[in-house]
Amino acid sequence: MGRPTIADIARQAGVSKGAVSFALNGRPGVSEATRARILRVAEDMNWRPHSAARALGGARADAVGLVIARPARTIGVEPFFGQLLSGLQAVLSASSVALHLMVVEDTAAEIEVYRRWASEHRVDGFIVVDLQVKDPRLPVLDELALPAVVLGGPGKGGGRLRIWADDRAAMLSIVDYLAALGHRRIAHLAGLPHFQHTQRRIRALRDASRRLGLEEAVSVPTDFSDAEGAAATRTLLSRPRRPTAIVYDSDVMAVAGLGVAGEMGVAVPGELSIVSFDDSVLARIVHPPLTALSRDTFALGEQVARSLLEAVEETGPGRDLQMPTPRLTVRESTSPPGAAAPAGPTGG
Amino acid sequence: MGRPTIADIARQAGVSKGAVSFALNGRPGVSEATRARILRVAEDMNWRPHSAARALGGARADAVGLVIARPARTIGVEPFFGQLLSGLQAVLSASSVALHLMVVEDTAAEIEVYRRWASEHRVDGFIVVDLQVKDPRLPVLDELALPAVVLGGPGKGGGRLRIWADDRAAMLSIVDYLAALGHRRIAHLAGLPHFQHTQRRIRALRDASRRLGLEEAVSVPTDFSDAEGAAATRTLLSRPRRPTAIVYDSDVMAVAGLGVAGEMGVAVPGELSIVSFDDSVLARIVHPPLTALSRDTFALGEQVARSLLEAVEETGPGRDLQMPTPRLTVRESTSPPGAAAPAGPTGG
DNA sequence: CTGACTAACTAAACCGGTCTAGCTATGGCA
DNA sequence: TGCCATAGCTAGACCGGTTTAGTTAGTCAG
Repeated sequence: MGRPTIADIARQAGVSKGAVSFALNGRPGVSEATRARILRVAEDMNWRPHSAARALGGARADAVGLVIARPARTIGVEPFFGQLLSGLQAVLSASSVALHLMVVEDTAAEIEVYRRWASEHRVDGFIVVDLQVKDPRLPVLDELALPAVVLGGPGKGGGRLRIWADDRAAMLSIVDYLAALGHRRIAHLAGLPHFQHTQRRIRALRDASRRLGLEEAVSVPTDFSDAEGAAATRTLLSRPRRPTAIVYDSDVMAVAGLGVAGEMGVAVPGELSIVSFDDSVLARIVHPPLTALSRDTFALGEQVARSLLEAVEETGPGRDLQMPTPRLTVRESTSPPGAAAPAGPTGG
Repeated sequence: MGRPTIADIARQAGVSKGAVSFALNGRPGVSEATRARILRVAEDMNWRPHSAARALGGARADAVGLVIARPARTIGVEPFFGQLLSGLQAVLSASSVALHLMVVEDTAAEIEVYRRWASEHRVDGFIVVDLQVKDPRLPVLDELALPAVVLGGPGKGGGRLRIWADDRAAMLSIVDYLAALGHRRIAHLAGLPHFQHTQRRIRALRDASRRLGLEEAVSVPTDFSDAEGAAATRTLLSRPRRPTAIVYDSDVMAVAGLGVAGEMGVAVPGELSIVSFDDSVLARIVHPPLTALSRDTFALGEQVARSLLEAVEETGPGRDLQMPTPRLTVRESTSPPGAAAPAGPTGG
């Protein structure tokens, strides 16, 4: 005989299928004595629910979906996704909710997967990343009427939850710090320009620059890859009046930039200060270790998972949520411009 | 009305449910004309199969499972898992097979998840990583009688497929290369000692050392973390007769080691050559870029997914498979011992 | 012209649960 | 004593597909 079903248990315990279902799900309809007997039999027969049968009856799928529209190799490269996955897992595993993961080529394919998984009843909700400026995924999610947690800036509403960190405040804190050190020419290697957070960071830099009266503050868009990070750094450092500090939107780019500086004989932090918008082992283990914005991506993942589970179960407030503003962790890749050693201030 | 069902289509097309099922699944039992009509109606109504209903009938779950028993933060740190995931996805997405991912604390929990997912019909097969020396998961997988692809050395059999790269040959190629450069004292920062590949690498180093008559070849077990990588490197470099070359089992540790060398004023590669057993962006973007074993983990993931799908569909040979032996990519972190510059050989 | 055979299709069982309507026995209360 | 409420349980419909057994009509050979 294959796997035992509730019919088997019912026969064994001398009750009906319905009674078994009541007993196993802890709902009224059976006496405590009968319930105990049924549970014992189920235990003895090593019974497990058949998830498909449950789902067919309209119950939860006990799974949530995460679809990432980036080149497949990206998640292997970006520590961000790994960290996020880890955080998600920490919470989801505890609730025995599985994660359906899929990496697709573009946003159109992503939307198609949302449609399919929703109509196939495969998942109870979605996690949406890489929020775009006019995001075509949001109307689809509204239409599908499944809970979704969107990672990205505060939005005008819709049925979805949003969780975000204050990119603007974060960028301002970086610029304030660099300006306080004496930097007047700051460059910014930004991410993909159609992402909302990219735009917010660019705007924040421009505003801060104006307020502080900086000599120069330029944002260069990239695709987040180490290759573009290196190339853009090389271009910036080749200019006659090169920036004295560069802010990188990802740590992969920052480390690539550090490598380029080394190659070109530009001392870090003596002649060039480097700040990464993303902190991970990467930023810690290179030499010199990078000053970086410590966003706790793991905690972010945990929070996203928690919020999504609450939305699925319709418990909890279901309110948008702002993560704590990331704090700048100062390491050895920043110093006053023109300083010979990390600690000794020279110019103003 | 909610999502359309095949009953709706049947009514609309004026046929029975069965006919619709035949038509939609491309099996005989309906004329071409009727099939075309049914397909049109299904298209018009935007019908999608309900995965739970399908699974209930005993069909595929169209999902495979990957359970990783490591601290949740690990997958965010190890580029290996990200790469593997990417490769898996590339193939799985193409076949519209989802990946059920779960990160658990230990092997016992991992086994429990296998049992649950199998009995709940959640997945059609498993991907097993981190093969251990006497692996308690293998008998369980045999018992569950689901296809599984095991990532790790050639084994004595069982019903599962195995895919592995030749760690031994890889380690030998590294040692041969270092010995040819003139190194006589080589250290090896190994991974977790109960993993099969760790043991194979340690043995290979010992054998090669004996064959080549090296002065010293020591393997130090670690937990793969950057912290232990750094600590062990510091210990090794503090010894009176320190190694002239260190082989690291992961690139995270290698980069951490590189940082320690920098701190301690040990020139790389002048006074210390560094080789990483794992190649990723990480190895490329640090300075100097690391000589590393280029295992194409992405391709490995693709192959694993392909093999698993074949096993699930019972097509294909179902034979164990050896991946191409990884090749050493020589970059700038290795040179003859005592050389001042990367290129100039000095001693012998 | 008839019987055998097959293509095309229908009706209904089935997968393993959930859930509702209904039945029975019991106890409480007037 | 009679009536009703209720706890405890059963029977069976139901979810949305797949699959099998059975029916009908048409083709072909003899």
